[in-house]
Amino acid sequence: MSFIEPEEQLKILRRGVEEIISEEELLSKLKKSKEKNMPLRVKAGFDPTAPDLHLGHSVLLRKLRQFQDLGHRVLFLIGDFTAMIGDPSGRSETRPPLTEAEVKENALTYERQVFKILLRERTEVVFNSTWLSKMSAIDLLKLSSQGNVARMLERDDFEKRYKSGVSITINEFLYPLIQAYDSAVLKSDVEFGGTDQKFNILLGRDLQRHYNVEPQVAILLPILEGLDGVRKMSKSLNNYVALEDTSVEMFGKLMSLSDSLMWRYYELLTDRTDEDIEKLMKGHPMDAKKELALDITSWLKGEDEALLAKADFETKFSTREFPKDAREVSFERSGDKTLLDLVTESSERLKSRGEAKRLILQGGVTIDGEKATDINSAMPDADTIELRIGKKEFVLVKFN
RNA sequence: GGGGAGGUGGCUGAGUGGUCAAAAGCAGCAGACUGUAAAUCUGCCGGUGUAAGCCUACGUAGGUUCGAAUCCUGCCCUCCCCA
Repeated sequence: MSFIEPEEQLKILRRGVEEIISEEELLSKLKKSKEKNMPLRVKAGFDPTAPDLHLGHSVLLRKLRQFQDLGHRVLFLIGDFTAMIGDPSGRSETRPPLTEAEVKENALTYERQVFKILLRERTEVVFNSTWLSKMSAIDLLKLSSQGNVARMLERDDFEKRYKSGVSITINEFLYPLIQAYDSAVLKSDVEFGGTDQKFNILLGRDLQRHYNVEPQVAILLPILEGLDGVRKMSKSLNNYVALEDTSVEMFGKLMSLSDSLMWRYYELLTDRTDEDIEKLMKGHPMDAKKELALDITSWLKGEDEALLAKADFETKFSTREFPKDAREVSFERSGDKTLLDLVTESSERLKSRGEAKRLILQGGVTIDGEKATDINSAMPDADTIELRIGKKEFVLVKFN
C-alpha cells in the first residue's frame, strides 16, 4: 500500500466537513501513517436503532469511503451494547432502550446497507458488546470515575433538561463514557460523527489519554437537512431518502427538494467540484436538480437504473404523459359500478372510499387525460383506459 | 415515604356535562400557479353513506346521568416537588 501525500489527503478529507479537531494532529497522523506504511484506524459508531439508512447517514459514510480510498481502514462500530442504554445526544427526553433481539436484527440490516458505500475489504465491523459485556461492575465504576457530571451538565441537551426538570437517568451519563471507552479499546486514530457527537468524541480523546493511547482526531460532519429543508433528515420525521428506496422513488424525492436545499445536497452528497457547481447555478435550476438526482441515484443504484428513473420522472411530470410501464389492473364491468368504485379498487394508495371520493371531487383523477370529477359516472366504453389517481399513481385499467 | 400534575386524532396542543368527530398549528393529500419544486392562494384531512344519519374514537375497566373527552371509583403509565 502506498499512500498519497499527507497534505493531499488532508485536502480531500477537509471538504464538506464541519470541524476537525485538530487538523495539525490529523496531518501528523497522516504523515506517520505514510512513513510507516500503516493505514489509519478510523472509527465510526452507529446505533443499531434505525435499520433504514438514509442519505443523512451517507454524508458520513461517504467520508469514510474517502478515507478508504486513501488507503485507510474503517472500524465500523455497531453499538449493540450501548443501544441498550440509549444515546441522549440531541434528545429532549430519555430514549427507550432496545432489547437484545432487536439490536441483533437491526445490526444485520445495517451491514447489508452499509456496503453499498463502504469497501468491504477495508472495513472491520465490530460490536462493542464484545468487550463491554465482559466488563465487571468494578471496571464500570473505574470507568465512571473518569466522567464528570458537572461537565456533562454543561452540554446543551442535558442543561435544558436539567433546568426544566425533565429526567436524566444515570445510564445516559454513562453513554458518552462508554462510547469514549470504545475508542480507547479500538485505539482509533480518528473518529467520525455528526456535530451532535462532538462531546462524546472529544471525551474519547480524554479517555484514550487516560489509557495511554494516542488521542483520536475528531472529524465532525454537518447534519443533512431532510426533504423539508428545515429539520434534520430522519426516518421518524419522514423527510428522508432511504438507501434502499427504489430508483424511481429516490429520483422523485430528490426532485422535490427546494431549489436552495439542492446546493446543500450537491455539497454534501456529490463529488462535484466548486467550479462545476457554480456552472450549474448559472443554468436552469430544474436542470441542475435533475443532474443532482441523477448523480445520487446512479451512485446508489447504478447508472442504468438512474437513467430509467429519470425517464420515468420526465414522462410523469414534465411531459405529463402516461408512463408506459404503468401498473395494469383488470376490472369487472358490471352495471352499478361507478367511477368511485373503479378508483377505490384500482388504487394501492387510497385507504378508504371517502379518500377516493375526495380525490375525485377535487379533480385529482383523470381518465385518458381528461379530468373526471363525477363520482357517480358510469364506466367508459373503451376496453382500456389510462387512469391517473392523484399526482403519483398511474394505472392501466383493462375491462373485461 | 409525603404532596402535586397529567395521559386528547400522525405530532404539538385547546377543550371541564349537551351546540364535540373534538379549536388552532404542523405534517399529509388535491387543485390553481410554475420550471420538478419551493413560496403563495383554495379545498380536503376517523369510517360508512349522495345525504339526514349511523358506527368507532379523547390511557384502561367500570359507574353516575336522559346525555360524559368532560363528574365518580379501581387499574396502568408518565412527569414534577419535598424527604
